[in-house]
Amino acid sequence: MPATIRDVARESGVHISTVSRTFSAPHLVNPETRSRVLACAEHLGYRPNRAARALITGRTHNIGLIVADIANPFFPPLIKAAESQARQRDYHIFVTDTNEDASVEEDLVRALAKQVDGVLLCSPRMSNSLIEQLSREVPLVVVNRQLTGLPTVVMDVAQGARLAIDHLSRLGHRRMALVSGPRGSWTSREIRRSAMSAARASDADLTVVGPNQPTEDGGMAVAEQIVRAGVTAVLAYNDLMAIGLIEGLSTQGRRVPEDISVVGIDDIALSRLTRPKLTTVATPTAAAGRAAVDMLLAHGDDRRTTAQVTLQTELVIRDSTGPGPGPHSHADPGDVVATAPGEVASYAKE
Amino acid sequence: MPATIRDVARESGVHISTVSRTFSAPHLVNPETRSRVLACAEHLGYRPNRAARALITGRTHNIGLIVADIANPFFPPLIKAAESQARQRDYHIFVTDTNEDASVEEDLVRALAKQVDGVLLCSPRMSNSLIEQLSREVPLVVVNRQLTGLPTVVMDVAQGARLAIDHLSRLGHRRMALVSGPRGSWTSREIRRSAMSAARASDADLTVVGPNQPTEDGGMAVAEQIVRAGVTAVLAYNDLMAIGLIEGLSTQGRRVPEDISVVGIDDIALSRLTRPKLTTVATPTAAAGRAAVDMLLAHGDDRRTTAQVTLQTELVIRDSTGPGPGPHSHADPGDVVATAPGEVASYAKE
DNA sequence: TCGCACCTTGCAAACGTTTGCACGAAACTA
DNA sequence: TAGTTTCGTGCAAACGTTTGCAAGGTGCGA
Repeated sequence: MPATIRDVARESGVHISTVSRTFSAPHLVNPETRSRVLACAEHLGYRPNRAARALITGRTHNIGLIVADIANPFFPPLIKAAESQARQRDYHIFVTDTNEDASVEEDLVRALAKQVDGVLLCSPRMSNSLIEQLSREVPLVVVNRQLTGLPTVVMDVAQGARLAIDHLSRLGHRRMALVSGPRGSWTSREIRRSAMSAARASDADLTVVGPNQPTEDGGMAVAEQIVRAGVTAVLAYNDLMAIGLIEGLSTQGRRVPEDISVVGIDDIALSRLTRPKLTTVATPTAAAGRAAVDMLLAHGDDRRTTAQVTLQTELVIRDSTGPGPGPHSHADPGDVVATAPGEVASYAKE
Repeated sequence: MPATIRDVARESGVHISTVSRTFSAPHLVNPETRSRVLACAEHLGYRPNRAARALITGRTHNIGLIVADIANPFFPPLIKAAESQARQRDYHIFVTDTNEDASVEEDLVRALAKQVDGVLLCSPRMSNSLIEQLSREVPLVVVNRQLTGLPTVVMDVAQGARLAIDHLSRLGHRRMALVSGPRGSWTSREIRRSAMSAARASDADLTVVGPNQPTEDGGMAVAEQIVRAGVTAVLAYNDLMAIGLIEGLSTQGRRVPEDISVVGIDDIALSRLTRPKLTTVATPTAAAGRAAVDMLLAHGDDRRTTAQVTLQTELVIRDSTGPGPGPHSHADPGDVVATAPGEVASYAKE
């Protein structure tokens, strides 16, 4: 029913190839002819069929974006940034959600493979080897996971975790807990590794609780364990869990930050709206989205470029952390936002 | 580079049409041949090219889902429900975001048109006539907007708004405000209309403030106007705005619900986590997502079926509303959750 | 033994584009 | 004026599938 290139050709009295060129290589066609063709196309409501075009050019001008959980407020800024970056380059982003399920991830990549020019895989839960295998079927850029041989974008959460632990330690906390994230999360492993070594360096105890679902409910669910563990400070895998945890602690009769200090990670918009406002490690999610699109589009056809981008994180101190029982050094004013020196990337944060 | 149907045909010594049938009509091919073909396909890592298939069958097995703002927590439950419903029917959902921009909406529908079998248009901001025009290019299901001639799914927000105003009135409030939503939103108009008539019926004043961006910031921004208006109760276009408003009121030195009562709409997960917990009108977003997918897939090829589904809403009373200055009747226990009798739909809520 | 039906497979056209090649005309250059 | 370049256009093959049609083979009943 919709008009095809042939209809336009007939109506304007030229060959279909001329119509084709009018759209995909206008400089090759006589201005006069061009405007006549355009007029007919307009009149017939013709739009080039992208699928047919893709069949022959091999480029769909679509990018797939797979996220673990679209309901996690961590992702929307990343998605939006990727969308606007893609739109500038005349690409479209298709977002899909895996429900934190590794097997769904695999299916989605495969389903997407032929309809997009590449896939942005955010916070994958599947194994490294599967990712590598899939990367042979479709160009992949991996976000939030370090992986050699593939282009990746990661946040320097190790530095972030260190800043958080140091902050707590300087406030006098000696007994801390880490509420870890979901199984299969590279970020969670990274945070754990870094937090443990930072705690050791500060001579503090660090209890690890997890793995957990990275949601409010996941955070709420560990409140009791946290109380039993007798810690005075907690670092959570993400803000959502931190917020859930604070809620859970309050139903256990514990006040934040008076009884227990809580630090989140991500700095989602919400962390400024809950009471108390959340102390958290800000991750540059929008920059990550832009970077991922750029990397996918940049290495275009030569597939040997496997850049690894690491983006800085910083500690944002708000109201959910306070003095611990131990001796503590007062924070300098310049300490309010501590920037991680991590590898500098060429993407501005916001 | 990826294996095509021809590679499989060569390797298994049959014609490509036999390979094709092995996948799309297995019963037509000899079991023995079939298993040989399947083995070769497996071995070569062959996957049918959906784009090429779509070119000839006219069905992509993809559905587009366009939302106004992916960062609005109202949408994720809808998206997830649509995804899971679609997955069950072997369809994929592609989500895209318009940044609340009507012109982006139009571009996206057009871009999606040829790559999907239909588009779910959620909370459109564009004009009715444009929607109708676009519906001639691709099957459309409209969510959150009443529109004759097209399949639609709407929530009974009119009933929700009425319940909210009645609740406030019964608490003794006489001077109320409505914080309205974005320009172009059918839901916002509907709420306004219904809230005004409910207020009139209760003999209460209702000041309308807006239009506004439907975000936390949008809510925060009107706090001052609300205070100046001297009202004691507010109904907000959505929970996000209600939460932002509460925050804004608190910086203006007003307490919720002691000084001002606030009611939201949507019942997003977050509304249970902020302090005070939000009184709100729950909208069945997941059911809407499922219904929209069903309607799109149901009316398949015969395009004359234009069902209109209306889903019930209900008032959930939490902690952000309290007694007003006027006389008030105590709420019955049975009033804690008031169900709107609205038109009954065949989709369970959740 | 013949006729017939059925099952399995191959053939080739089609879907809506893009693009290398060739051809003719017009516009230069010498 | 002849030769060369440039420009604009048409031709036809290609992309990876699906599917109506026909052909060959097999088995059955009469």
